[in-house]
Amino acid sequence: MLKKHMKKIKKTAKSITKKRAEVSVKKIIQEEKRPIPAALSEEEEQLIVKGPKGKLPSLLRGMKDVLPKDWPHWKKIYHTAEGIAEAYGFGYLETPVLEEASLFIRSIGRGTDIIDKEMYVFEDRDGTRVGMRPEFTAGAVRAYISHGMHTLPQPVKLWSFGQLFRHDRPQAGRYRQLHQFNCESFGAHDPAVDAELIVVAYNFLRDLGIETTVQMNSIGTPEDRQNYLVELTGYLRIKRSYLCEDCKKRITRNPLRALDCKNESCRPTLEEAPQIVDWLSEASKNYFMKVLEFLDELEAPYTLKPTLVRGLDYYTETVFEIYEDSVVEGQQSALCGGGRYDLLVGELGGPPTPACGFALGVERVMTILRRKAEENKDKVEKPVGGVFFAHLGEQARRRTLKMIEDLRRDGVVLHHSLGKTALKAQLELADKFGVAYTLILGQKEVQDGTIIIRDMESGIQEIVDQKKLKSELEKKTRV
RNA sequence: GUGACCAUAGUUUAACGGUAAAACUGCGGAUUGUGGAUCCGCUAUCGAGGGUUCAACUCCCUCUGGUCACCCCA
Repeated sequence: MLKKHMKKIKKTAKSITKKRAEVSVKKIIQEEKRPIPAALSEEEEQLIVKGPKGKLPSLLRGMKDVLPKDWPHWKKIYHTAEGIAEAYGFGYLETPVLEEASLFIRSIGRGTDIIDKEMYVFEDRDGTRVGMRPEFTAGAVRAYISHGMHTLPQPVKLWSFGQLFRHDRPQAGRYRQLHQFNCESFGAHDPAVDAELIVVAYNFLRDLGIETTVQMNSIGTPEDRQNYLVELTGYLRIKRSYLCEDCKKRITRNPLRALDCKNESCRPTLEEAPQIVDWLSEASKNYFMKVLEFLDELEAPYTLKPTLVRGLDYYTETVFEIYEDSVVEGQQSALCGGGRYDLLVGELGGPPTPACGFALGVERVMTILRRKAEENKDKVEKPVGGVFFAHLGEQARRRTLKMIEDLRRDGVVLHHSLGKTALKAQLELADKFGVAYTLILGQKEVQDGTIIIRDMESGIQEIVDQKKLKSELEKKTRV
């Protein structure tokens, strides 16, 4: 009885908040029509200036700060990406975060979740519909076209690294602002190009100490796929009663996805479903075989996965994903995805240009690196090194920055704290930094032109001439 | 977008229907030129809003956020 009552209350409350939401949406729409900048009411202005009562500024949902402790990982990932991309002859391309919304809609396709549910779209102050990039390929294609890169020697190989935005529900390894390492290769319809890209992604992960397996499939030409889709949909319709609820929905929405269903009860039915390989044209089949031969040659481990389809409209022929070997839990283990898109450049108004590319999720790699660092934490000794500069007295304090600057020019990087005056506090800090040596500059030393070098482990101190400091430090830190 | 669990100092975690306890960290100090030890002090409008109650951090609802799974993707 009580339960029933509560349910009712819940329902009413829900409908009220819904109505409220509708009202506020209406309000926003009305406001959008106002000339920009829109005039705010006194109340709204106050809300912006003072903030909602009692609310601290907070991170937007699904956004993440990169903190100093994470930076070494980021640096490592970026440098590894840079190193490998350039070794394979890719040129760096940086496109804007904002593009015309239609660019993304046309290339990724209506009906995909990325476009229909996740893209950040808004009207610019001059009325342009702009979108924040949810992936790199569209922008890269646009750049290829707008800079006439088809006149360069083909293939044109480009790599990018940066932020992408998708309004998804945050989850493990999934954020609304995410980073990808992206490579594209334009202008060559050649199995070697596909293989090269896969190897770049694979080696990138291997260089970071991540063992992976590549999953390969071919989805043929759009015609192949269309024919297959008709066949598959027909099959699923007949077997409808054997499928789970999700799969029933997928029949009309995205039949290819049904093949991937994790529901045990669907398994037998789906295993007997027609496979796309049998619907590929001879040319597509041959092309795919050649890609695989290259991979054999390159000794990149791969498996064939007939159910692999990709969620973006533009793919043709080769598609692939890369998964970490060790952990299988969760569905966030796909580190990289990509494939060939031979029609996209032409469809967006450029010269017909075959192309292939991949995108690699940096946050997912980060998760793995952090996990590995955690596992090895006890094994790795904290590296001892570095030098701290301590000062004593006003005169010394004034000299500190200058001396630090001189030493920096000589390639000696120091920790220091000008804010702390007590020597004790400074030594405490030096200890926390875990430095091997501390330089101490006091009143007396300033006058004598000397400085104290303190060995932090033994506590032994020696006084040296400031002029000999550099060579003295070099001698010590080298050992 | 759907569902489950969660929300107390910077961090990790307690307790209780009657105005919060500890550890670690941070800052300050234990007679003013010497750290790693010890001791002392400071630091929480108990995520926001509302309701039940004489009284709520503790019970209920809504919102927000987090985590995880689905969906989807990297």
